[in-house]
Amino acid sequence: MKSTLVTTPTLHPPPMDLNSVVVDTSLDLSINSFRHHENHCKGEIDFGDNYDRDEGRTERPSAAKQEGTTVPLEELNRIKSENKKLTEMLFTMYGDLRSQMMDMKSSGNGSTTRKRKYEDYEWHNVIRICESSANSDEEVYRRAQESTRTKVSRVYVRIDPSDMSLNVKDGYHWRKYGQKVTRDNPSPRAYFKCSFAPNCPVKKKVQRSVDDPSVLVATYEGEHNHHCPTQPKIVSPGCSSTSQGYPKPVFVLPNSPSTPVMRSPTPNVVLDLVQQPGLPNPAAKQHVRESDNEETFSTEDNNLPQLWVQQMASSLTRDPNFTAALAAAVSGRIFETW
DNA sequence: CGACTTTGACCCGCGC
DNA sequence: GCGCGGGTCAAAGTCG
Repeated sequence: MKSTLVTTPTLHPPPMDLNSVVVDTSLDLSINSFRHHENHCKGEIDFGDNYDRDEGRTERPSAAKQEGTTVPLEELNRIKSENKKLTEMLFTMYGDLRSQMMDMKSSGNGSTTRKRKYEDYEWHNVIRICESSANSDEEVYRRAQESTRTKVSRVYVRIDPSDMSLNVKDGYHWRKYGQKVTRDNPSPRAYFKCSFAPNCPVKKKVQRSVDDPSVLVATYEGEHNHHCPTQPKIVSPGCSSTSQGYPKPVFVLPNSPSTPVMRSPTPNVVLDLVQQPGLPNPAAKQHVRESDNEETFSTEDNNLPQLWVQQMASSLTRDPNFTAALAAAVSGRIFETW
């Protein structure tokens, strides 16, 4: 089967109202992600002076951007304050939309209620994480990560439309234990259990997308209790650098917020770092390509011999485990700054 | 022969 | 309480 992974879509296609929003809990749960969800749900809003609509992020100060200097503490606090406001605004909007959704449900028929139950559960999960006494963005992220490890995650795999199989090659061994035709989708849903380890609790459901039959939707539940048996061709839950649990959210600052759904088949991690005060300046930008070993690292630290740095980077970046670990670590660092 | 897939039956939670 | 629908079981079939 020829399959390419469409990694971590921000929204389920096509753009939709909150009723049909499916939140992939393996996704970027940062404020940027929420901005995307929110933007699609409610249209244009003012994200503040520093929000770059084209880049989908809040620009860091131009001085720091150009010179690679540290972000002033007051600027960092200002950004944090802005993000807090945005978070509050988003939750307010979510509340409004949810009320509307409830109204629609109560006035609609019963089948709609049942049909939307699961999607609503997933979406609500993420929101509940944030609503439940999370005092800071770090707390939100920590809770989101915990939730992600114990609940569900989705990947979208584009396949040949003529390919009728429900195989998602993610590096693990799966035993199929059932298949059902569900009510809301004419395509059958296949049920798999991880068969690599005897007691691995992870289950997987695979079904063609009702909107796009050329896309397989694989839903993973649980946490692998063993290492990844093979280097996966795609990012798979459980195949993180830690080899256990779900992968840390892949942080993507898309070039175009208007097309957040399907990314390229090549899983890229593009990190645009806001430097922390007091930290050395390892790189203004780091681009990590997980798929083709073409990772590039730039460093502006003149205290290290450039050649040595290049050799070390070249050596390390050939190791896919290292790149995955690096992406995860840097992703974590990003959230410490929020 | 073992591993894996298929498929009908069964279980159970949820909504009415 | 009943029916519906998703999820799981397990026996039979298939394949290498």
